[in-house]
Amino acid sequence: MTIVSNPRQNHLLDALLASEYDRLSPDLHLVTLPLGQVLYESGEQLHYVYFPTTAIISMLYVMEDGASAEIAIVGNEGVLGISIFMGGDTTPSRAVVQSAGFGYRLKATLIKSEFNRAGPVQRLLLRYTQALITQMAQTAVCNRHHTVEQQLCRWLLLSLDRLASNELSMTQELIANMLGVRREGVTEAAKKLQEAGLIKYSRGKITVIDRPELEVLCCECYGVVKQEFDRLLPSLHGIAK
Amino acid sequence: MTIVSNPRQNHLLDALLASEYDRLSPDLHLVTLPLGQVLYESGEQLHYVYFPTTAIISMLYVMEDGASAEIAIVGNEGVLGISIFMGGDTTPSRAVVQSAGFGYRLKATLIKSEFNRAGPVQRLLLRYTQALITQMAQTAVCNRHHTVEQQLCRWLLLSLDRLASNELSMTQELIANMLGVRREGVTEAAKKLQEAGLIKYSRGKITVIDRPELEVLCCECYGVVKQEFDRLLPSLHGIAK
DNA sequence: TTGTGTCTGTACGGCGCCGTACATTAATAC
DNA sequence: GTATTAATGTACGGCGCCGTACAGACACAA
Repeated sequence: MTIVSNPRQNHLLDALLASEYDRLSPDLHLVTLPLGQVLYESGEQLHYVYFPTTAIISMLYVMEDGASAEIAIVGNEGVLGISIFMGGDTTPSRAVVQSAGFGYRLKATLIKSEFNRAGPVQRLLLRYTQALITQMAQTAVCNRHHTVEQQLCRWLLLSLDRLASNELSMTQELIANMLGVRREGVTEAAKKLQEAGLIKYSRGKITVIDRPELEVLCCECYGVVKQEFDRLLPSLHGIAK
Repeated sequence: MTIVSNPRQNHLLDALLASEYDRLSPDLHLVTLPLGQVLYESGEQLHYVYFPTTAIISMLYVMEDGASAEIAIVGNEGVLGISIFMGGDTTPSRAVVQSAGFGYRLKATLIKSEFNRAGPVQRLLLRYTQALITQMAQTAVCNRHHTVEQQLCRWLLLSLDRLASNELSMTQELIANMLGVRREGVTEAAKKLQEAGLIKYSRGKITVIDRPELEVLCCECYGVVKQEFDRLLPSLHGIAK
């Protein structure tokens, strides 16, 4: 079998100059990320950053009573574990693999020393962090004002942007956990979308058929986040190599 | 009249070493921040960072239909305008003075070059940024799961922590805008708290009487944020000078 | 004192989501 | 093919907040 994964599939790594990439690449280790794997537990010391290539990671906060809510998602556009270079070494949230796939991990000490060179890598990571902040802020807004249906659209679009295909492996139960709502609420919203011909789903597989229409039905939150990622990280579109 | 404000009243500035403080202080300019003043408009280029001393600033997102939601608040524990050193230069949110008072502002170019020295100031600002991220994340969680009453408690406590007194000048209408709920919802919640003897209010003045009990009634979100600020910025308690 | 505007209190129908319970259908194992 | 489990569908009462409307109450100015 040939190599199915390559660090450059991650947009941040792909945006690095050759000199920096070559410095880091020997220490980037491929990891398989199965659905449901917990990469960080709340409050735990972080030992690695993860650069997803085909996997998607969900950052979520789990409350004392077990209820949860997603804070942000990280896919091939970014990196998981910003607290390491931000200086906190840990966060009160959990990180779980939301969509199985691959990623590359790098030891905390190594990303820290790279960050501390205060060069292009630092600038890139900080810009990404700001984009992530926008995503979190917009999640707060969306949770306050929008319906489950709108939030489902946002969630599907955000996930889709981080995948190669238009199909996601995801039960409604898991989506409900991410959004912090009842599973039945997701069922109803998904049914509506299916009846409208925007998606098709069955037992843990969701296929997006009409993406443009999904964007129409979605609240503005998706667009705000997307625009901000595009603005802050234009390299995601191959401008810088 | 004597000087009523001093940059060291801001905890971040206070945590600086003398050498760094002396470098910055000539460029720190005192500004009065009246209630309601808009410091940043959504999407606008930022020209200054603000270090509040007695004022409190609210970061909020205003939607297309005019509805709003608070993302985070910044008081004497922090700094407004992180996008400047994070590299984005702007954010999709608005910054409004939520509680009148004073602050010091510093030109964007100056904070940037200070940040780019990649020394203790950078580390401090990044740790603060991580604390701010926690606040935003927890706002998302709180919006999803908690009642208006609980959120009001959280909001009061967060504001109180950033003020010298136990009295805030704030109409219920404004609080409602921050929380992104109806004014009537705030009225009802506030009435309950008053009847329970935790607060007293009248026409834009709110006095907190029983703070411990307020913490009991509050959801866990306040505690999580508070703990994270204390953990990341212990200098706020005078450990580092 | 009287007016005027601001702030707070109260009420009512409606909607969205919750909690709960259980039925149905598809995949998997034996 | 049959049993078992996982995933999805449906139903129903209840609660919290919304949108709207309007009534008091207080502050300040004329």
